[in-house]
Amino acid sequence: MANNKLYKGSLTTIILKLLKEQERMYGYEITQKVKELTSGELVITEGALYPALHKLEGEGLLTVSYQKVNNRTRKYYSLTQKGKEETINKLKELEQFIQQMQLIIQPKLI
Amino acid sequence: MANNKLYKGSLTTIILKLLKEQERMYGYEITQKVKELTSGELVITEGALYPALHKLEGEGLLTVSYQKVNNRTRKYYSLTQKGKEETINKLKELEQFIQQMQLIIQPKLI
DNA sequence: TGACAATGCCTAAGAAATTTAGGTATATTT
DNA sequence: AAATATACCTAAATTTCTTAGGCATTGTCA
Repeated sequence: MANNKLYKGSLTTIILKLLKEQERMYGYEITQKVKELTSGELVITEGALYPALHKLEGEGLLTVSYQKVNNRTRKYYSLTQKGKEETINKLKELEQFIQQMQLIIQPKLI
Repeated sequence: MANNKLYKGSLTTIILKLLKEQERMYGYEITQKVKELTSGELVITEGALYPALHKLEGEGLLTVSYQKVNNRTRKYYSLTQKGKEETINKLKELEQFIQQMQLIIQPKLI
């Protein structure tokens, strides 16, 4: 059922946006949240997610904290100040992309 | 000035959509058309475009014909029947992607 | 007229993002 | 007891795109 057609760069924007809304999330939670928001249509694979999270952390956009729940350790991510700024940029870029695609794709009005 | 932030796979969709509207286009014309439609905001680089055209031709979605104009040869591309079908799929995928992103990105209504 | 921009095609090396296909471990459900 | 869900991870390969060229003709402008 899942369409699961991601476009390059959109994963980063999704991660940043979710953390903007929620303050603190762990990887597995992000995959579930995306599924929930899109009624199962968009599925984030872990092979894409974890490297993306590590990269964002390496760039100083995310910070990490650990918490043990039911004998399993969760790795929580939060936006840094730099991350908050980048989130705004990424969201703007996405909106521009959507607008540009609609200019190209929209049916011609005669 | 150009934003030029393309997302993976969108180039193929752009090419197919333009050929759906116009029947017959050559590579350079496609780059100019995209610039024109987006007021210069979206720029398709030739290093991306030509390999993409060759791939679509190889997959049997496009056919080629040549025409000499002002002593310069243009290589015109058109959609095959298979290409027309794939265009519909790609456009549907793009619309789904946009809807899914808006589900994730849209401001929460309280 | 000489140079540069525009038109028109192309390739190849490398970077970046993702897919695919695993691995490890505990908790819960069947 | 076995399968599913939770929770993290990596590595090879693939796909797509960027960067940086090359070649040739025509148009423009100083």
